[in-house]
Amino acid sequence: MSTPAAPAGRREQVKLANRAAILAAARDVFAEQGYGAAGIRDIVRRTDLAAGTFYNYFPDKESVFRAIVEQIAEEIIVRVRAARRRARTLEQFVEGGFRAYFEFVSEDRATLQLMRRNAGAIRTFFDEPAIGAGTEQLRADLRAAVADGLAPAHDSEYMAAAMVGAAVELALVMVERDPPDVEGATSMATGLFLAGLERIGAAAR
Amino acid sequence: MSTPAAPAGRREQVKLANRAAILAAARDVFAEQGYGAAGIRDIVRRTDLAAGTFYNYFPDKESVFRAIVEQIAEEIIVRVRAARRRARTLEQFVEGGFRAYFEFVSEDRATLQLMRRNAGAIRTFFDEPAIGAGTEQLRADLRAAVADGLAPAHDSEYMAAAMVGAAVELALVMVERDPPDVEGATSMATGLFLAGLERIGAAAR
DNA sequence: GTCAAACTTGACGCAGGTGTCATCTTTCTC
DNA sequence: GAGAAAGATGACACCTGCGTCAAGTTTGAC
Repeated sequence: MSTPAAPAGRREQVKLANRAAILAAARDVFAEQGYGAAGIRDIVRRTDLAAGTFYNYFPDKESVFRAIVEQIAEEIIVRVRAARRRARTLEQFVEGGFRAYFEFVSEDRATLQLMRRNAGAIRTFFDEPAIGAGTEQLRADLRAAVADGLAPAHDSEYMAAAMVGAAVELALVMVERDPPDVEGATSMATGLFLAGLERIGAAAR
Repeated sequence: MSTPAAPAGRREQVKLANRAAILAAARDVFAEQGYGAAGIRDIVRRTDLAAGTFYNYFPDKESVFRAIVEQIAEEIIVRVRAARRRARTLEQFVEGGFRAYFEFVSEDRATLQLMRRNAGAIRTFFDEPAIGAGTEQLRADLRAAVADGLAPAHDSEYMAAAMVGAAVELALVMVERDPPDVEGATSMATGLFLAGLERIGAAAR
């Protein structure tokens, strides 16, 4: 009945578990109450840890928040990037990116709620990139696509903003449908931006 | 040197001015600190009123916040609606709506900051409509456009979400340009969604 | 089995925010 | 211009949340 195996030292394991527990609790609390209204105690309360323990893992509220957001941003960027790198056509580029994002979101609603509730706080802490690092990333990818002859020349700053904004709002609607309608959201987004880009291409010719 | 005229009773005027002062101060505070982190005292401090006076005008923080957001939503809805009602073609419909919104935003940055910083709080208080009442309104207008034969049939819920999301993000980028690039943002948004709607129309045929 | 080191615990003092209310000031009425 | 009513004021009592730290507990080394 004892714990089966201890890959690393017991101590090490507990520390990892505690850190993870704090992060998970914090994510839920921020999603429900919003960054400003949330307190350290609210986070700790969802954990079987004591208040003081929190401070062995993070110096303050802002740090946990940053850690969470960075983790999420990393995940999204990796997934979306991978999808876009596989693209050989403009359609694949657009479609792959949206689908990767919508899939991520549909798998992890708690995270979507967090982003939705704290879009403002995220922006003020990481304020260069509009929403997380996503927009900046997309902008770079768009420029690369233009350079590769995949997409026509366009204002990549505006285009990235429009795509991210549309994706975020679409995701919110998408997860309300039961089951989450990844297919529909992807095709709406793809149709829109593909048509838009093609029109720009046609106008430039 | 006395005050020139007193259209209504003095008392009445002061009350109106105080209410307006509180609303203006609150708007700035919420824009800077976010709803959760803001306190009544932060608001009152930007005013030449005493703390207790606040409670003669609003029972609590949530009430001021609601009053502000309702006022803004009202303004936007009126303007955008008017523009759309004038539309005789699909292009006018799309272009007019975006332009009205971008113009409003470029005139009143404090309000944009407020919306940007508190998108989450707005959604939780008024949670039916995604961002204020704007999305619901747009959705109704889109359905009317379809009924009038102006636009092809489409998923108006997704379309409205995409348009609102794109508009919000575009506005944020737009106001960073100097001078605010209403023209560019309008033409990007219009081009995108017009192309998208036309594509849907072509596919349906 | 023993012991030092690492970690956890929760009570504590402190800081700041909330809503109230007795008191003072201004406005309106006659 | 005197009196009454409306409203503004800010000090007060209360509450909640923060970060710390002395004491207790667990772990791993020998």
